[in-house]
Amino acid sequence: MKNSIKLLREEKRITQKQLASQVNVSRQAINAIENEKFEPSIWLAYDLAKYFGLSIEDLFHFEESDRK
Amino acid sequence: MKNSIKLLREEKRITQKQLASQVNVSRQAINAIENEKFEPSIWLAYDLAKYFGLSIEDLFHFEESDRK
DNA sequence: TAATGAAGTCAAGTATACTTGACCTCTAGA
DNA sequence: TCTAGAGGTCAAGTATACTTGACTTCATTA
Repeated sequence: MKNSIKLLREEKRITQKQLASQVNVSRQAINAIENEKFEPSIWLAYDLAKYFGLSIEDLFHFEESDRK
Repeated sequence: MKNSIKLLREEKRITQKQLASQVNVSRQAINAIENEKFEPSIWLAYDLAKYFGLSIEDLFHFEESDRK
């Protein structure tokens, strides 16, 4: 599932580690989601969207072709 | 996590089984989510929201107190 | 050069979303 | 009455989100 996290994070000039601590997950979880290794849980999606001031649907790109 | 699924489903006059088949999960999964036994995955949340014509944030009620 | 930090990745473990199959209870209709 | 459908729940299994800890590479800077 594609998302805008890496882009938005870089605009904010924060590291994966800093973003991870903002949303209470590990740095590896952020890395994996940015690189589409796995999909976030609904709470993590919510926390990330909230952190960037977006809706879940705007932060994550739901495309049928991305469905596992 | 509270949600409006049961209410909206009953307004549409469809059963848990029918809703389940619309979003490609088991009847038990719908039942468990309606009764807050567990949280939906992000894709299921998306599919349910889309089915009812709502955003994920409008269908599911994210409240800190509900966080596990 | 050497050291440090940021990012990518892997392995092993844990938590939980979801499945199938079963059983029970209640209600509505034949 | 009897039966079928709807909903609630349980047990056991599978898939995957996420953790911790470790290692590597690359870029920046002392």
